[in-house]
Amino acid sequence: MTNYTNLLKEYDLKVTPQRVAIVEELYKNGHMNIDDLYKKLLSKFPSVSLATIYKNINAMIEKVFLSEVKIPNSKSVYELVKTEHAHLVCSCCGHIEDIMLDASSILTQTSTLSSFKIDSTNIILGGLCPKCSK
Amino acid sequence: MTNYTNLLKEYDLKVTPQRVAIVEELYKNGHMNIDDLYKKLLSKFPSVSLATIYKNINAMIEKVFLSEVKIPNSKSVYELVKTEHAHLVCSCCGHIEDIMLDASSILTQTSTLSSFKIDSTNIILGGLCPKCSK
DNA sequence: CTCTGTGCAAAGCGTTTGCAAACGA
DNA sequence: TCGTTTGCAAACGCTTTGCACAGAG
Repeated sequence: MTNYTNLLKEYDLKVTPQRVAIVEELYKNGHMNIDDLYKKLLSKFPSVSLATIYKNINAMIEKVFLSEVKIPNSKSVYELVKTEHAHLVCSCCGHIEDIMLDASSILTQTSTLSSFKIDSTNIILGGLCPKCSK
Repeated sequence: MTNYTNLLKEYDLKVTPQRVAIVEELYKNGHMNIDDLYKKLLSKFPSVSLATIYKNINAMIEKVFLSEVKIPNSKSVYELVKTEHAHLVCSCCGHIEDIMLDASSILTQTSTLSSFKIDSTNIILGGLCPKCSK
């Protein structure tokens, strides 16, 4: 069982019920946009404000605890920082899945074709998830 | 020499001086954000309005003549639609370059690891461009 | 001539900020 | 207790809309 409180402390973030709830939701759901998060938090804290969500998301991004994923033709989602991975995005239902891909082929090609020194990869693959492709 | 007028006609877009200028700038610069475009157009049409830029960008996206590229930690840029390619983004100066990569390795891995039916790839590699890495 | 595009100003919407009160350490 | 966070409301910035006039076909 994951201890959200200690997770926050490790990243120098004061522990508040709202923050714990944000981390818990992101941990359970993997990726969420601002509205999804707000709706989830509202059910636990009827008086939570959108400003609190924004302030916390930004604080967590600052601490490199959270990261924003910009999805083509859709809203950004947020996720807990973990080892580098790609995203699969369903163009039908919006479902997002993580996938661990070996990007070495991409990086090798890039180093032969260009003089850029690459240090981060951002790969988003779009298509239909198993449910929607039926 | 590229004929911007005919290019617009092919995509069922009425030819106006402002539209020609937008296409010309994007053709010459490859990728531009809204502000860059606005500044460039202002020098040709001192009374051009930001609303016109937005309306035209949206009309061109609708016709699948232009596409938006969402860059991590930065503003979106727009580019003329062409064959699929990846982007190299300099984290220092913001310079963006196109690169033709063979994504087959990525797609093969995805098909063995997941049941998603992928139909679009979005690859953005971050790092330092040749100038900034000196 | 008709319909679409332009420029302006206003409206809209998501995000950020300032502040007093509440809360965490 | 002291400094940080919360919730509210106002402010902000980017994008869209409505409208009258100009321009394209």
